Amino acid sequence: MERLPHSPPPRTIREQITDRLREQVVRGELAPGQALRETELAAQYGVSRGPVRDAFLKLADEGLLLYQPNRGVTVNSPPKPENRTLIASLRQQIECFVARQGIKTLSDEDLAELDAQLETIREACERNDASTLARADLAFHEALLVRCGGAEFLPIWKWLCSQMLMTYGRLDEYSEAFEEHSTILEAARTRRVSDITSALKANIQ
Amino acid sequence: MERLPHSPPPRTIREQITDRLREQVVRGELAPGQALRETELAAQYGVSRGPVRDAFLKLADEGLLLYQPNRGVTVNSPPKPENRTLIASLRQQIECFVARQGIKTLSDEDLAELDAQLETIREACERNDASTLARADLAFHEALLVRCGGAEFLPIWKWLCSQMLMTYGRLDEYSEAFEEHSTILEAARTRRVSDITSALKANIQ
DNA sequence: GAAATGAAGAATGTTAACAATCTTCATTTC
DNA sequence: GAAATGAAGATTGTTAACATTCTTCATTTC
Repeated sequence: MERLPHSPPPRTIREQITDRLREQVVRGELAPGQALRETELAAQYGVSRGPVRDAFLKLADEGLLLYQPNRGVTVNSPPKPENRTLIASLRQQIECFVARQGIKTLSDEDLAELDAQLETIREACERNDASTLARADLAFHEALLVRCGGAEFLPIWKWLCSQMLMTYGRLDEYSEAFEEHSTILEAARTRRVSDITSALKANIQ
Repeated sequence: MERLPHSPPPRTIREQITDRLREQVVRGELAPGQALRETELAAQYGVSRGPVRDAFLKLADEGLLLYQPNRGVTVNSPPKPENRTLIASLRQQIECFVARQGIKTLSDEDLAELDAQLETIREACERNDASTLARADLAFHEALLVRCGGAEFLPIWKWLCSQMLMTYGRLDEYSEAFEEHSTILEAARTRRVSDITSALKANIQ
């Protein structure tokens, strides 16, 4: 059976564990420096150590966990304050650069997906659901990035986002989130480069 | 037994396989689009599939391999031409930012290590050894980054370097390499921020 | 003849057992 | 008493077998 171009690839156990663990870390549910044991988490999630190890290695690569051979992983600390401005700046530049290049080729289907993502943001704002809002926020930006042809940058973009999430813990500016992303989407519709870059810069910091 | 602060951690099989495979890909020995099979490489390296799988997942994260669940990995293509300027720019900014902050606290020991790295570059230039030169080039920059307190950025820095290496294949400007890195080290010695940033920008592109 | 079906083979995903390394802590030595 | 020694336990690293998914291709159906 042929797989559709934009259909999501099958989610393996490894990916599920990775996502659940990432969320726990960025939410601050695990204190920096805390040791994580493969056996313990494998039992907790009801799987074997294999996928848990894979998740550890990936999250260590993302900078959320600190990995030392034969000595296990610990929860990493948020980035040093003096590095945060650079992190935000790099993310801004990636999104603006990609948007500038791809905004002209956005199809109606692309805009429809962004609209759907914006709707999720709106619902999360209304319900004051910080957890869903954080996910929807990133999903919106990721969709914009991919639809503008910037999929190549996803790995480092996600790294930068993880570092920012570790810093802020959780955002709770419910009202502004919807407004800001609505502005971004409007700019995308009009295809005006200067509008979308300024909207992105206002939102990313 | 206590491990020294700067001593290298033990190299696992996984890391050895990862490094060897990475080198093969950035050297262009494997054509983009070519499929890599776990069983095949495991037999080739004389190990089991486990470490090979770990290497695949890590290199996919670095952007060198393309990974699709249940469908294996293929060698990824170099970044699109229009994205290369951004990639080089991001790497420039990371190195300059970190150098600007850490140059003042460089110890004599730090400068001695950079000197050793520069010596390796000089030898590789003399022998016209492109492979060693490419490694020594990155080792110099990595040492500078780490000694200036920028270890936090290593994951995305390495990602950017891998992408640049994929683009250029191999560099063969033997004479300039030594000169440029010599200039960088001199600037580090004098602790002049403007000197080191301009030297880095001249070298990274 | 073209598309749909399905079984065989090959690849990856997961598991559990074994091997190697590290940590801990009681013991020894000075 | 402080440092070195070493054995026991715990943890990660690796392996090989099993489970699942995907690809291929001969067969069937229209």
